[in-house]
Amino acid sequence: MSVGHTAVTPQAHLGPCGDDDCGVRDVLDRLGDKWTVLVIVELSKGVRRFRELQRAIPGISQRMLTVTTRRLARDGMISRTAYATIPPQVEYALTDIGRSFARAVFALSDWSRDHKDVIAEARERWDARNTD
Amino acid sequence: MSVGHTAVTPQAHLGPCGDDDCGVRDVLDRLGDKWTVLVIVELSKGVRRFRELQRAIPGISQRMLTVTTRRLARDGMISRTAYATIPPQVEYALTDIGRSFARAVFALSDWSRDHKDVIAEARERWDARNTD
DNA sequence: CGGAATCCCATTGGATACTG
DNA sequence: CAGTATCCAATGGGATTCCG
Repeated sequence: MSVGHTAVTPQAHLGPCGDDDCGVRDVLDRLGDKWTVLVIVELSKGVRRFRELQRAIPGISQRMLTVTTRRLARDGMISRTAYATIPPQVEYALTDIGRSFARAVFALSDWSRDHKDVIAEARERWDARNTD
Repeated sequence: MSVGHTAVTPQAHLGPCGDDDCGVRDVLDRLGDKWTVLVIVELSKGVRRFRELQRAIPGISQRMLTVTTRRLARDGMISRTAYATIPPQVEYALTDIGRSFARAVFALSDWSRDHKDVIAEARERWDARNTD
């Protein structure tokens, strides 16, 4: 039935991109980053300081928080506001495009949450069938 | 959809997950893979054989196509049907959950396409401000 | 054709120490 | 507090060779 109603009409989305995925990889690479999504999630709750972010995201190192926030700031997803106080104070917040991105991320995490059980079962079946 | 309101109500999405992101990372890691999305996109156009996939995805190595298809098959996203002919013939196709996943991926790629210019400009401004 | 196995290198990210 | 700098281990993925 030629995929019938199950067609996803990909041409309308990625069709014209031959090789470089039309720059979509830039965004997808961020999603693949270990901490980016967690930072986005935390900042979607409101403005956060560096240490607040670190405490809110268990396991993230100082270095990776710096790297992650800088990448997001570079892409315009978050703003970074430094106050010349003592001790220093830096506030991070989602920008408009960052909030838009957050909604897209949440849509995907919703999908993941809704299907993670099915995926886990598929993996178990696959691993059971393949006893290596 | 307005961007006016700040809150994205993240608690409803990832709220209860303290540390492990509720298994959402499993899905996000696939998106971070270099080739997974391209394989999904190609298979959303219809059933494909191994070589067809490879020809349709310029730059992918035999090894990475094998690795990528196996991971997707393990997660139940695609089916793998081998015919004991000579020469061998293996057909890959999206499953129902794979098509569902493809739709989620397309939603994200739509977002990327719609915002890649804004992101690119943000990067240029950031790089110009930071001349190192 | 459709892989599997091996080698190898580049990137990611963790741990730790130091600084304005 | 909010980083920067350095070292190091793990992973991802390319190139190549072999195999049923």
